[in-house]
Amino acid sequence: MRQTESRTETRTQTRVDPRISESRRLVLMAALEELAEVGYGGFAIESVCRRSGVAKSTVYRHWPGKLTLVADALRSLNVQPGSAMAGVPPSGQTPRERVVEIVRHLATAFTGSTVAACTPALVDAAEHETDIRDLFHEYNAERRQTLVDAVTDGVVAGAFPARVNPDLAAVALAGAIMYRRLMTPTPMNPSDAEALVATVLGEGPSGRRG
Amino acid sequence: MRQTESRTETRTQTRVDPRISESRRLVLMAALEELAEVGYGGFAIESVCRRSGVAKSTVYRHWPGKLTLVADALRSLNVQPGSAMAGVPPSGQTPRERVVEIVRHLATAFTGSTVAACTPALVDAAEHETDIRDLFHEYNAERRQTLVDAVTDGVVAGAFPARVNPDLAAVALAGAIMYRRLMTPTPMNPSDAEALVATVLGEGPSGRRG
Amino acid sequence: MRQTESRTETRTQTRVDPRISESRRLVLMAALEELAEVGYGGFAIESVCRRSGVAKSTVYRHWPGKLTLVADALRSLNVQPGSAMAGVPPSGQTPRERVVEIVRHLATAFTGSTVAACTPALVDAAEHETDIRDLFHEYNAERRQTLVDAVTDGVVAGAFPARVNPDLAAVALAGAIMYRRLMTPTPMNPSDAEALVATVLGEGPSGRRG
Amino acid sequence: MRQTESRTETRTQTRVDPRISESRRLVLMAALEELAEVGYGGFAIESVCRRSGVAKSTVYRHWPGKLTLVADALRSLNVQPGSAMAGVPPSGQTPRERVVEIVRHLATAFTGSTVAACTPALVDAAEHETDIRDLFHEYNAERRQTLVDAVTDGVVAGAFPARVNPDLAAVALAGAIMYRRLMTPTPMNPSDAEALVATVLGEGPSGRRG
DNA sequence: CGCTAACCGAGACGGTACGTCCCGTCTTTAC
DNA sequence: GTAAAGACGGGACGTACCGTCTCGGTTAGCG
Repeated sequence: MRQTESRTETRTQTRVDPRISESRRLVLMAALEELAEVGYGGFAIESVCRRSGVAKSTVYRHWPGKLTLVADALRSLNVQPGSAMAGVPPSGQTPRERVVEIVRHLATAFTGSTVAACTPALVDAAEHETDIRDLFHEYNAERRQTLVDAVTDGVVAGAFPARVNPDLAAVALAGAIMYRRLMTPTPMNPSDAEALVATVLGEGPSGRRG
Repeated sequence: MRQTESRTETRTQTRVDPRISESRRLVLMAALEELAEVGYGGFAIESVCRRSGVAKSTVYRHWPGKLTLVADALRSLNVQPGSAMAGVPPSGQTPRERVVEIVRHLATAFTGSTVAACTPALVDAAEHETDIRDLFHEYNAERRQTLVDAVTDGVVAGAFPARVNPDLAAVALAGAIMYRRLMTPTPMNPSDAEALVATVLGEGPSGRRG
Repeated sequence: MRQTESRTETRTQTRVDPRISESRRLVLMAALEELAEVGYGGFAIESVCRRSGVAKSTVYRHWPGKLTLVADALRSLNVQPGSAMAGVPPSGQTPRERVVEIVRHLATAFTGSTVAACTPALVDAAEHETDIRDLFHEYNAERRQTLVDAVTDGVVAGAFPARVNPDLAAVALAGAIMYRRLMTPTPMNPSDAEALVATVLGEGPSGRRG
Repeated sequence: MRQTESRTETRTQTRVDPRISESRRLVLMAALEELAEVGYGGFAIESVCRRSGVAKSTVYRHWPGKLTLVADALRSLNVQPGSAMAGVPPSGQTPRERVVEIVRHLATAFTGSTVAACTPALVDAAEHETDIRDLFHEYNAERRQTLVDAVTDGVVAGAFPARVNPDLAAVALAGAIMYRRLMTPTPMNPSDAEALVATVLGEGPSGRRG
């Protein structure tokens, strides 16, 4: 009875039950919280239920298990407009500036954002669950691509030495940030971005720029 | 410690009961198996008991919980003579060769060794457990040091550009390998070591650095 | 009520919607099946829905709960023309023959008919649910009455000793059959009817035996 | 090997852990309560846990499911010294008196005792569970035997007519009591015992019996 | 013969109990 | 006296139904 949908009728498909979307929303939110707080290992569906106020049966009605729930929660991060990872600012002028900017953004995102908090959980989950693995790797590949492109542009433009393999360079840059975050007590500081780029891709300013 | 108890040496430190060391040994072995198989998340002490044939009460007598048991198991890896991670081959001639060798070794170790299988579990555990975190970070720092040293040597010797920050470089190299292992479907191939070093630290042999 | 709607009788009571009666029919049938198969304890409304193809909401629209559904299903048995319990054959000649016939019929009905299959469920349900209890006891009283009447006739006619209390005798006869069915592995065989009557009500007419 | 058990060695068997017997005791008691209150159908293990204060895991450690728990609880009734059903008083003088006494006892036991409260539950359970069925039928057979014996004695002694089939008579007597209890609103009153015996087995005192 | 009221199916929802597995603590028994 | 065995209370797992509810879609029968 809602509205007669007369006219243009954009009505894409079968009109999902509003109760479902609300439940989904609440659960996914709570799941991300839980994931960030206790990791994939400690993740308990009943805890998600308590957080979200949604009944266990409802959760299991929508997701077969912890696995897919987590996967879905993460997928929802990609979509969330305000997500720290969502948009990478490609605003820089020169290729080097663009690369530095991306690296700095990456370093920032890896400290504080929800995804960052989930990353350790994901790393572990990906090791044992194919679905999570595929999702996670794909997600990483997408995120990395901007960096690869920027580096490639720089090499083509002569801003970086020809010896630079864009793929390896991107992996080294992203890897440095990730390594510092996951395997050392001190994450990379965003302000270290320039120094990192200088180390990996050669002199910055002096490199003809100054 | 544990040294040959030279001479008379009448029991300086109470002479640990042989049953205890045997139990410890069995449990730690089983714990590593378990850890590699199901990760830190799925790790179950009762499963370790089943594997090792040691009673649960005995396990809890020696370790306060899953946490410290895992920590201890990992610590035991460091000591194990045949461990893939134990000795880093410092045999190379030039600094660059040494760095390449270390990187190659790292890439190898990250595929197949028991520690490697435990790494994802550790990454997650470290996020939530201080003890594991400290142990893990310290362990990584140690492992990384050889690389830092080798890069420093290379910079000093003029084999690598002066712009290179050895710490960042080491993190970038190790991070690249780790990133490929944990966050992509395809780990770094040991034979890529040279290309990686070339990308991060400048031209190889021919580059003569100039 | 429900009287033959004689004559014009233009719809005193709103002419029930054929969809409703069809749903009712399907559900009650399925409910009896279910009851016979899994008992009152295991009786699941959702299972009845699956059997009958009727939606759960429809079932709950017509019956407030499992209780009344079962009660209704059983009531429907009384009405069913072909029911094993429906008609008691009063065809015998002498009172003793009539009693034997009824007992034999009872023994037969207690093996194989749908009601018989439901009886244990009913016995349990009656213990805890007032509605079911009343319905069940009333039903039993009706069924027993024919027997009481036949025995009374026999006593009056001198076919049975005067000492016989018709109520107690009827209960003993029916009870014997019920006891054998519910509390022993071997139900009463219909051919035992004569022996049972002989035991409870004394020698047969001919007294032939001595 | 087991025990040195020097000496007398009264040591019947492996000495059951006192914690186990205590848990068992508490659970079985609670189970009987539960059974009497809500029947076999409504019987909930978690409710038994709440009643008894014993953890669910402990219950499942000792019994695979509701079925065997109930069976065990009932078995325990047989053993309980004070049980209403345990001892049948065979104190009567003449066979008829003995029979009347047994019947009276039966009628009494069928009103108020714990077993009586469980009987409807058992009748239902026996219908669907082989284990319960066997246990229940066996139990009934035992209980009935005293009655069969007393009747047989009476027939042999000439106190009852020769036409009486002791098995059928016992089933009729016990069945009458059970029928009244399970299938009518008014259980048999113990004081009706004589009238029942008179109806089924012929005249009492006056019955010339001598 | 078309409209409206009702019934229907589908199934989401918050619950409760199931039976399983593991936790970490503890008691008991055996060597 | 210490080790093995394992009982215990607890809590999460994932499943099955419960009884309530909100939806659209359909269909009966009146006007």
